[in-house]
Amino acid sequence: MDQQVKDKKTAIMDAALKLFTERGFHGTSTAQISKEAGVATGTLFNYFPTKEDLINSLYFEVKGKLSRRMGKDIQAQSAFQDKLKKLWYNLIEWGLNNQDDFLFVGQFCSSPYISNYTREEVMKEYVFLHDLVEEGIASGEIRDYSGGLIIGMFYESSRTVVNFILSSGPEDKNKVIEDGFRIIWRGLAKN
Amino acid sequence: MDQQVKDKKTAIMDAALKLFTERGFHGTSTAQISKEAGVATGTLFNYFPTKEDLINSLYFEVKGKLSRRMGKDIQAQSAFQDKLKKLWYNLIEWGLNNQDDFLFVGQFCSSPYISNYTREEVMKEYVFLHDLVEEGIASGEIRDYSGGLIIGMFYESSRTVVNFILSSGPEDKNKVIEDGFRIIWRGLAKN
DNA sequence: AGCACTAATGACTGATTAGTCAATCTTATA
DNA sequence: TATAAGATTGACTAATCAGTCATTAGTGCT
Repeated sequence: MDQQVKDKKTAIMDAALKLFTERGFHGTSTAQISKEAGVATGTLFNYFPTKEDLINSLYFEVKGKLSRRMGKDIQAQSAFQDKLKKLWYNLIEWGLNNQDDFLFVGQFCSSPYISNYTREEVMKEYVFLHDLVEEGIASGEIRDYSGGLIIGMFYESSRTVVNFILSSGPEDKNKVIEDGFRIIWRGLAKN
Repeated sequence: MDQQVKDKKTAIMDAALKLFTERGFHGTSTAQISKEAGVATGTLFNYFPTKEDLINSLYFEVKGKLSRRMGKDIQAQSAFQDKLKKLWYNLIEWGLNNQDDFLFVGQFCSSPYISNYTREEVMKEYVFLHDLVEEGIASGEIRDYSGGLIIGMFYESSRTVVNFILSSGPEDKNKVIEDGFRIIWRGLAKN
């Protein structure tokens, strides 16, 4: 697959990501995606056999990118609180710097167009989170709540902060990010 | 508007709520909604001039019901922590006992089909939350974070807990609900 | 230049869409 | 029972949909 080809495929995915997020899956026609990407309608179907294949590919790619960004430099931190703080900043940074991706994930993470296969493949990249939480519980730094609950609360808190920053105007971004971490850390920490 | 009429309108709204949630707005045809509701396609358009009017009516009604449930018996509590706890249980109970409504709100609260007018009308019923938060900050029981951030974190935490309970199998429901409150309370409380 | 192969095209199709409307049915009142 | 007003119907339409495929354009090799 040379550069030309990759460009067209990428253009289609970029256009689809933007339009799906703005107008929904069924609200976006393949003709609109092709037009926005600057290719013919037939070209889209060369790369993605169906519209559902297209959104599954998008989901796989975006969620994969997120998992890699999330985990970046975590292990470079020694203290557990610093690991969690690094995770927090990674999540927020990803959301603020990749708004299309952020909104896409929010809208389609529990949508019926994403196949169970795609969902399971993506899930594999997130197991490290459970290990991290177990580490914190074992060392006594966070309280012994259900791992799934802790991960859910942490992740959704980061999404709340990003959404709040994106929708609120002139508030101090960095203060909101720090306050958000204080809230979730105090909520989970033992002391 | 007699009982008969109300029944048809209600049947249409119930069917639409269920189908929109399951298949999305554009993924659900007006013909499907009519069939599910047991009425003719024309009847739907007697009550709702367009498909968008239908989803806006749904949003208005469901969000209105939520705001009334949320605020129920709050003022009967004297301690601030009890008010917040009552709010928490109201939210969780609503989510668990009205799953269609819960999922509908999750999917369409930031969707482009809901008009700004509808959104603003609905927002009016939620101002009491800001007063409540101000009360807690003023009395020194919760920390002085941005009101919008506090409300967002609290609300999304409740959604996380409901989602976690709905998706996780045999875990102890009541423990999860209590743990969830502990997390958000410790996160916000001053001591 | 000539050949072989793949990428790209867009006119086309059968199916489906939101919304209409003339005709029919229901109900309330007298 | 007779009448009028409003509620209900579903066949219908113009527009749009996802996906196809015969044709054309582009590329690399000899």
